[in-house]
Amino acid sequence: MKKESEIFRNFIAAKSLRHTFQREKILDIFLSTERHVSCDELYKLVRKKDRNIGYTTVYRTMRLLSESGLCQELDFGDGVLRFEHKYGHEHHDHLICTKCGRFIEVLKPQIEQMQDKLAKEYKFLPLRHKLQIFGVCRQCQR
Amino acid sequence: MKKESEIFRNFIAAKSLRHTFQREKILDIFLSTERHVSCDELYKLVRKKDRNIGYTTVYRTMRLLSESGLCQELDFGDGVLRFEHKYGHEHHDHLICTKCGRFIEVLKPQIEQMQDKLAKEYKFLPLRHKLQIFGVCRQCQR
DNA sequence: CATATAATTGAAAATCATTTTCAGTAGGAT
DNA sequence: ATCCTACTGAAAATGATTTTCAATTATATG
Repeated sequence: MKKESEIFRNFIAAKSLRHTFQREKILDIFLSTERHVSCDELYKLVRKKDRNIGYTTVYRTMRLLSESGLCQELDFGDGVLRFEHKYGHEHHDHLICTKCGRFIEVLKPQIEQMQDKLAKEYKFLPLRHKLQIFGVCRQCQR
Repeated sequence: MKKESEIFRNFIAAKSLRHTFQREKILDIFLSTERHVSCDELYKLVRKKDRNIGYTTVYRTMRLLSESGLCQELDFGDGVLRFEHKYGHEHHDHLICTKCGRFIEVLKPQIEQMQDKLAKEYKFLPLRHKLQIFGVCRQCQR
């Protein structure tokens, strides 16, 4: 069994929730799409495989996946929440192209360190952070 | 006349738009509230002074203020767009407390520099960025 | 295995911030 | 003063997400 599936089952059990084929299938399809999807996109993918899984269930399941740490919510400010894989993926920041909408995942350890330092200066206990750099990507600069 | 009001008038004129008392009043009240407000909050403030200015006009005016560079949109991911003063205020990042909702404005020049460096590494042309560190503020840590 | 019970489901309705529509109003250029 | 076009406010529309609710189903326990 996939590691993610195991984590999900453990999470479900720990919360006295129930394992259903809908949840399993949604997780499955989410994992099979490399990278970011919105609930709506995911719903359409799910619907292709099983016409009987509802919109609402996709929303509810994504919330569970977020809580269980299997996915990360992404808010690029366009009014749609997207999700990316989290398990087995390092934390990273985003360079977001304002022309084509694509984004690049990046990580600069020095920036991460400096952020912790900054928080400490304000006696602030950092839990997570979000760094987004908006601009024009290489391709769109032509 | 306030510098901001002048900037706004210039912006309005440059775009062949019209200067109206509604727009002036909304700008006025926005400037008089120190720091972040949502459209809804601003509408309520405006309404206290003039019952005849509509909801829609506040939304539309805030968009103009954004475009003219007088205010900065803030999206903390709670589904409500907020605005902060921009003219005469340096760019800054935010430490956001997940318990009380308050936030601290911060600036770390080294982080800013490092971001530019990072963008350059990817041949990415940075236009603006958003750094938000979520966590627990000093007061809420007790 | 059968049963009880509490979580889950999907469809439809509700919510909530924001945007659009539209008919009437009012800047401001001439 | 007139005219053209932008602006306004109220109401309706939008679109993502959440809630409601009656029917269904997973699973712990007898």
